[in-house]
Formats: sequence, C-alpha cells, structure tokens
Amino acid sequence: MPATSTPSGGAPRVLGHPSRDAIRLEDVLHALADPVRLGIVLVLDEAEGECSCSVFDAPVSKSTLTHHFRVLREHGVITQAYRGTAKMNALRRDDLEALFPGLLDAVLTAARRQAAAGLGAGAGAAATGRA
Amino acid sequence: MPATSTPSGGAPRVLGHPSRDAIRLEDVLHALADPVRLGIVLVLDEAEGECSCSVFDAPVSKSTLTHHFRVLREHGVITQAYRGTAKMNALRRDDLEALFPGLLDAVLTAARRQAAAGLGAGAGAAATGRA
DNA sequence: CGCGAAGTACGATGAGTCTCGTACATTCGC
DNA sequence: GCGAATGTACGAGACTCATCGTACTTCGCG
Repeated sequence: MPATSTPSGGAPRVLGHPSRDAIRLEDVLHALADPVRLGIVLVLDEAEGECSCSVFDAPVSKSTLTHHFRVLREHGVITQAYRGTAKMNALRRDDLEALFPGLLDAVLTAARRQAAAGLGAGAGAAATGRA
Repeated sequence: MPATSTPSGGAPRVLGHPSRDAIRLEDVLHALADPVRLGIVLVLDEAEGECSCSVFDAPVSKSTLTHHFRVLREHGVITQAYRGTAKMNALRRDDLEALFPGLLDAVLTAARRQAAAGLGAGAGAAATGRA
C-alpha cells in the first residue's frame, strides 16, 4: 500500500521515558530481577555513559534483547536515544540515586560479587565481559 | 484415622530453607519485586524477630499469603518456624547482609520512602521531612 | 538509487506465578 | 473427644512474561 500516512509502520523516533516520580520501586526491582537485564545494567554501569544495543553477549536473540531494553527503559532504569542507525543507552543513575539512595550501587555490587563467585562453579553463564 | 499412609495429607513439620550460598540475587530481587511480599518484609523488618503469619493487612486471601511466605522462605529472604498453632517468621538479615551488603537496607529504605510518598497522594500527607 | 546494518514490531508459544476457594491437618482449651 | 483457630495443600483460572522467528522501517554509504 503506497499510502504515506504510515498506518502502522514507522518506528517512533521519539522514545518515551517515565518521569522521575513515575518510577516505582517494584518495577525497578522487577527489571533487575532478570539475569539478562541485570547483565545489561552491569555493562552499562561500567560503560558509564554511552553504549549501543549490540555490544552485549547475552545468549538471546536480537528481538529478546530489544524487549529487555524496552523493559529497562519503561521501568525507568535506563535512557535511550537514537544516534543515526544506532541507539545509545545509559543508566539513569541520578534519578535512581535520588529516588532510592544506595540501591543501585548495592545491587550492582551484589551482582558482581555473585557473578565472580558463580564463575568458580563452572557454569557457562557467559558473564557479561568483565573487563 | 489410623491409616498411616496419608496419601496427600500430612503437613511437613520441618521446613526447608536454602543454605546461605544457595541464595541467588535474582531470586531475592524477584521476591522483593512483589508489592505484597515487599510489604511483608517491611513489617518483618520492623518487628525484628518474631511475627505470626496473620498480622499483615495485605488485601489477599489466606492461601495467597501462605504462598507469598513460601516464596520468601524458599528464596532465602525469611526463616519460618512452628510455634504451636502459629508460625513465627523472621528476616534473614545476617545471611542477606553477608551475601549482599547494604542491599536489604537500601531496598527497605526505598520502600518506606516510596510508601510515605504514596500516602501523601490520598491520605493525610504524612511525608516526613521531604527534602 | 540500491544495499547492508541496526533495531523494531508483531504474533505465537511456553513457562511461571498470582489469585482464589475449598478441604484438610495440627494444636490448644474445655 | 469436640470445637475453634491457624495455617497448608491442591487444583483451577487468568495473567504476565521471556523467548523466538520473520517482516519491516530507517539510516548511512557508495
């Protein structure tokens, strides 16, 4: 159909993020409760700033990865912005810290500690590239 | 009934808790991600020690409450012990603190803050010291 | 303009779980 | 022993979510 009205197509170039006070603790916790998303957040934390969507070695397909990024964004954990053909991601450290002081840091620290301990067990969890 | 087979009956008087190193961060996060369970943990934290299963004002049925307590226990967040006809619950502060230092405290603090902020929206603005 | 790259959307599927009601087990008090 | 109180187990229903494949859009480049 040559109709240019873009009935259903047309990816929205503008992404909606929740405002700071719209962020709910349960949502953040839920977002962080998934191993894949936890890994993403871990990488984002080390990247500290900008990161494309495809630098993760998560054992999931591209669609699933997109899904997880969306969950993270809609729950207020990260921000996303288009940059040409890529999309830059960043942690919302400031908002999270203002809302739930110490929480992000505690989770991140716990995740790293557990990942380090878990590696010793021999599981091939493909832990997010610990530089 | 003298029948000793008890096919389906027989509540186990002994409860299984995960050992300290069997506690997984994702499980704890997942357990805490539910509003009902978060409320339970909040009450347990203030009770600091002993608490029966039926002192919570959660808007769910008794069965559901039992289910949530089970989840909390099996994910290593609380311990449970029988005491006559009641069952005492307690937070596993020590284990959690040893495994994920600062995490429980951060979550609890964040939960209280958010609860206080949420109350202000409808009830008597009890927001204590909003910076 | 055509092609490759990056990401998204949609639908489907399977698993997990939140909720409930009801029936049952256990303990306490009389 | 009987009844009340507390809590559990089981099964069912509805819902969410994680995962995938495929088709599509948009951008950048030559």
